[in-house]
Amino acid sequence: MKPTIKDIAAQAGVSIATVSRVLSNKRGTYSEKTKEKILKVAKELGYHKNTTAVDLVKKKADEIAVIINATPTNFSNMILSGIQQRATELGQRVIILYAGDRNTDMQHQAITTVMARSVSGILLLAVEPDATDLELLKETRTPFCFVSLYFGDDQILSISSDNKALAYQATEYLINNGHTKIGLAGIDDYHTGSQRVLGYQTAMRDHGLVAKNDWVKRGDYSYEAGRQLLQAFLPLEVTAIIAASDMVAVGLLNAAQQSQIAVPDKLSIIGIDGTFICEVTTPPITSVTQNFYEIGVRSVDKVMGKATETFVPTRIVVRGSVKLNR
Amino acid sequence: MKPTIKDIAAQAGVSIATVSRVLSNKRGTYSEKTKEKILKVAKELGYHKNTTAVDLVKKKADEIAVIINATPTNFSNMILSGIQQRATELGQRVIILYAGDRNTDMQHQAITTVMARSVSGILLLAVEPDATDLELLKETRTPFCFVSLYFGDDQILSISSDNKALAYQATEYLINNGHTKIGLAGIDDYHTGSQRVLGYQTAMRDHGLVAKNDWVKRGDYSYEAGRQLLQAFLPLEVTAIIAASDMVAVGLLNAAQQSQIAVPDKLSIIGIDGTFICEVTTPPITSVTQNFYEIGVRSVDKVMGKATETFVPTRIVVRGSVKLNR
DNA sequence: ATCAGTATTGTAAACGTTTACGTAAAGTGC
DNA sequence: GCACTTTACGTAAACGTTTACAATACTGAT
Repeated sequence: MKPTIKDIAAQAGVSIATVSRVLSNKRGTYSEKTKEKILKVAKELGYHKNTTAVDLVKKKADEIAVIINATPTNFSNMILSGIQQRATELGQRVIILYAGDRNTDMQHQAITTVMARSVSGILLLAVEPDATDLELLKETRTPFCFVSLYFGDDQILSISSDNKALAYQATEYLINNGHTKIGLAGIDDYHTGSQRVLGYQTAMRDHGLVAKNDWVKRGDYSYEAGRQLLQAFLPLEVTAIIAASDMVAVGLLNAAQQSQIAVPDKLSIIGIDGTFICEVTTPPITSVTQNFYEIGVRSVDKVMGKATETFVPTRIVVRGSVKLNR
Repeated sequence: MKPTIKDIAAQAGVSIATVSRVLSNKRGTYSEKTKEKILKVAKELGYHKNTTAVDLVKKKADEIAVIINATPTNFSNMILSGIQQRATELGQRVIILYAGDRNTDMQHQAITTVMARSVSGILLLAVEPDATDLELLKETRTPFCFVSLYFGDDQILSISSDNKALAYQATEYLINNGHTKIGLAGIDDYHTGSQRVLGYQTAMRDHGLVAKNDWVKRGDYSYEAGRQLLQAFLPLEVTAIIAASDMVAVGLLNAAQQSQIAVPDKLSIIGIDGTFICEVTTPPITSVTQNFYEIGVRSVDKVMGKATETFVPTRIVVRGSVKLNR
């Protein structure tokens, strides 16, 4: 049997209350002598505190739950690192639950599971909640925060890049480098996508350019989407394309190379995300890079009630896939 | 306050024992009528079972803990998917703890944290334990299993690809395609690395070839390592290189292309891992592909006491980076 | 020696479940 | 109707902690 504080108490000849006090560092409530003794016995017995019991009596687990889409994106890792890092600093454990791939049932399931333990916060990583989910989440009195997804509803906590600003930034960067015919490839139909279209259009307008409707093409962020979309862009004669993700950018790049279109000389490509993928292609892909690690860090802050900005700034990382002006 | 079974009991006019029985599906111990009533009340009150309390009394959490190296490799996701999938099937939750990057302290910390809750199993994902860790793990009476790491000690549970067989397979594939001067790039100094060297050497010998000592070069599995190692291989005039990871393969490939060495015509490259990276380069990289998802699935089987093979088979996926014989 | 004040310790209840045990009611076969 | 089994439910203990409250032991000043 695993030893408990009872065993330590017996062995050390004190009450369990005393043991508990020294083991949870209630300073000033015990003498140095008994502390030594108890610690010694605890070590001898190979004692480890039973978190379950602690959580029960404290009615609260020092634990942050992360619900994550099963889709293995290559940036979720980085967000998780940030979460983990900050959580550890704040004395919180991290538990992660997969919610399938936009699978409503599993999403429900995950949320319900989380509600069954009294976590201090819930982080939803790239999950689009339906109405029921949202209801469930609100019903818990636990703070929750959407990560890498912004609703435009300030009642609901969230942390992400500012997708409008991000698209604006990318568009402007291309314009500043002499492009006027600019495509936007692979964006989705959700909030993220529409924000990006908005940013793109605004930047074009602000610089006195018109954005043709068929310059923006939908997609699912995948490599395959990128490959296919290149064909669709060919007749449009754009000179630059903003890709909705690094993977889309690589897809465009490879398809372009197969069609003998030189990147960046004939076609410039800028990716969104800035993961390691950008560094390993030839040419490497210029990107507007999201600070995923920081997004992770801030999400913990936010869900733990610390004030932070909702948007984490992005920045352009110049590599080799955009033709520079002069 | 969150409602408890006590509240339900009061509301429904039964004892908490009855409530507990219907809520945990102890069939045949309650009547249909009371079941209906209790379920109705539970729903009205918005009741959710408190897992913490359940775990405490059951002295066991239906929960598998995964301790994972912080290094974001692009395959840990796939292993995690497999773990998650199988765990859900077996009614286990999954909790994940990061252990820093070969950081002894954090590793200890993670193990200790896990010991504090009575999980049903511990999975160690790509962590190299030191002696103390191993001691700690054994001291828990909880089953633990190393994932993607094999010690050569059958006392210790583990699941991984058979690194010796894997290297043998890669080497043989190259030999069958007419190569005789074959390099091995970027392997480590741990068990994994030495197993691969062994497989490589054995395959060479079995086919009557000699493997020169400086044909095998150390590295850290990174893109950068690949880039640098190419230079080292140049004077050796090997016609094919086995890369210790996809990233190393991409590094070799890009460096080769920069040095005007045609892949696969002048130099063949085969990667180990077979992640999506292989598909997005030009040429795409032929790989000996590990079945990471399956590794994840089997690891939970193993740690839950179900019998499974320790090694998960690998297979060659032919893409475009190896010159084919005729 | 006594007292107040403080430092240290002990007692026992509480957290929300599960479950062994007991019992009353209902059903069965004769 | 009887003894017997089965069904349905209640009582209370247990899981391993924390903590309010009470109790005791010390300290130094008188």
